Amino acid sequence: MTQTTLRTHRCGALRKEHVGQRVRLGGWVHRRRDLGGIVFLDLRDRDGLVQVAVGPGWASPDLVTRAQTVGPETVLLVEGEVVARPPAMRNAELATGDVEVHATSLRVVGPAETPAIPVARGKGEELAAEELRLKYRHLDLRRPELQANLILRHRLLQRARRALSELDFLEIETPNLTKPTPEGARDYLVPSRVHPGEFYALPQSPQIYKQLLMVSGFDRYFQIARCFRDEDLRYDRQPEFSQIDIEASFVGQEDVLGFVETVLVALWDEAGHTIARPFPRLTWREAMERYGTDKPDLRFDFPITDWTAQVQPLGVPFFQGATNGSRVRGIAVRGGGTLSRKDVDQLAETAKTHGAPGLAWVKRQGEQLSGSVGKHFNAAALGQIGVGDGDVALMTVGPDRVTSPALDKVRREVIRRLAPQPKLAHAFCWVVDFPLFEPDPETGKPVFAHHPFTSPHPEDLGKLDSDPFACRALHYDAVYNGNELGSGSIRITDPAIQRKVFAHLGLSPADIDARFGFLLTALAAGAPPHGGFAVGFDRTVMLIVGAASMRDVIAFPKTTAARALFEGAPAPARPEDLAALHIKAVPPHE
RNA sequence: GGGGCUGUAGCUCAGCUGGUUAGAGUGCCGGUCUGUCACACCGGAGGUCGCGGGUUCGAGCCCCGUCAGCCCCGCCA
Repeated sequence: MTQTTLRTHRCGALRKEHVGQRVRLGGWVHRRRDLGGIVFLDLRDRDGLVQVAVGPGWASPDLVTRAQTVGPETVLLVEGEVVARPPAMRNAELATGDVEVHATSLRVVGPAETPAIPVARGKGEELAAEELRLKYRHLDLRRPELQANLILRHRLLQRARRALSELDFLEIETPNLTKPTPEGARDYLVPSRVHPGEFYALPQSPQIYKQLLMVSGFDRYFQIARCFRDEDLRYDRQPEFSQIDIEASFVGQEDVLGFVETVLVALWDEAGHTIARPFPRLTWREAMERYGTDKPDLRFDFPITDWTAQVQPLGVPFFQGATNGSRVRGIAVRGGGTLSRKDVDQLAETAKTHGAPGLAWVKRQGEQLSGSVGKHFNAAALGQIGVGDGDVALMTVGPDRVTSPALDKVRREVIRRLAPQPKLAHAFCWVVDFPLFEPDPETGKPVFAHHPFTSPHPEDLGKLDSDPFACRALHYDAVYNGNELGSGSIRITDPAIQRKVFAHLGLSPADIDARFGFLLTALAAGAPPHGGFAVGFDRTVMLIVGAASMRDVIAFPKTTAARALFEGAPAPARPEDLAALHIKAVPPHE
């Protein structure tokens, strides 16, 4: 199957069963070992490495001389015989290590200048700086690690398509030149040449299109959708990214969760991992109470507990603020006695940078109690909160919106430092019953926590105006090892409710019709109940391959400043191009 | 928008309290070598210390600014 007019096999595919065959190979010189009379070349392609031997007995003296001069990363066409290596000369570290190719012909078809960054790397050698890896991406992508990542990414894409296709989903493409969205992330804008002063936006997601497809009766849609958001980046956030985007009609939340589980289990299976179904479920409230986050890492225990009642009588000054709306919450760290004073200080620093007033702690070693609030505690009080010999209690005080994120970070940091054995390697869960509103961080007023098409929980419709923060949404997240893989919801299909939600966002009736008239018209044209989901595909691949950054699973990623270092994008536009687009660039002012 | 770390040879890094000619490993070039697999050995070339300014008798090192990469906060419906 890999045979072409120029080659018979891939380098990395050769095995014992090929011994005796004459083969033609094409590949890059990974490394050269020149012993004078005999030259070894490791030839590399996407399947791996094979040793090519050029020596007397099968190669002409001229061929040996030429083999001595080929530089690394040169592209060669090699012809020769596959030969079994003598037992003492096998290389167990190489998949092709039982054989080598005795070259009888060698053609340089792609001469290479000395590479700016090395492709072949010795054991323990550091990678080149990421800036250079991104600048010389064509070289970095030759590294077997990155090749493996992108090859698995391909297989995961195909597997997702197959799984959804088998569930009767239709792959339908939606536009990339679309309309700006009112809320959410900043849009990338694209000027229109034929309509001066008007702009398309690149989609942040195909949200409205997939809902229109449901109204049109396609019933089950999916797409590997490219999405664009002009926001600041992180190791796991790129300005353009891919989602496995799903929408289905005549479904409730259970149906959608089932579809998504099927896809996720298939993806992990493709990577060689067996995942149990159904995934455990937590309500958003449970997740926040027990883990302080809506994406808990369930590989580990160390739950957060409310200790207000147990701690209040002890008269600890640090906790005196624990009144109206404040609680004392903490983590009983089993085996936390091994945390050093420095560790605990750094944990306290973590708590502070995430908004907590500080971190109180008690360490229990036999009858010995120590720590910042150790003198206020006794064994009985510690027993009440589940702190035994060799354990540490870490706690803080404040309203939940302060203590939850701080204790979440403290818990993650404790887990990182103690590195306990995880209960399971792949901890999936669903987080359901998200609130519909969240307080605006500045005004405290209720603002929508999700996109404006998310349906309120039917049981909470009556509380929309009277008690907005108590309203739940039909919104759900898939969480894996403390990472959000994706989210989805059941959508609003009643145009009247949809209008009401837009009005809540502060849109006037005229705004609503201008921006979402086409959606409302569609909803009024006979809309089936529907809902969907979107899996962040790049992040999923990153987690499956264990990459440190999304950049290692994307062929041509952007830097954290959203630049493409290989091609040099973005770049100034030529004045005549701007003129044709009716655009004038204004230099930034201080 | 804010904070932190980093920037010295092609690559990875060292460079003391500010002091003579800025070093190492690797790669590169030349040489020896018929079983290596990060081959080994001998020799050589290679520097805008990110960039600009300042302090100083003297700056890779101190100060200010700036650029780039990475990480964090904000932001990411």
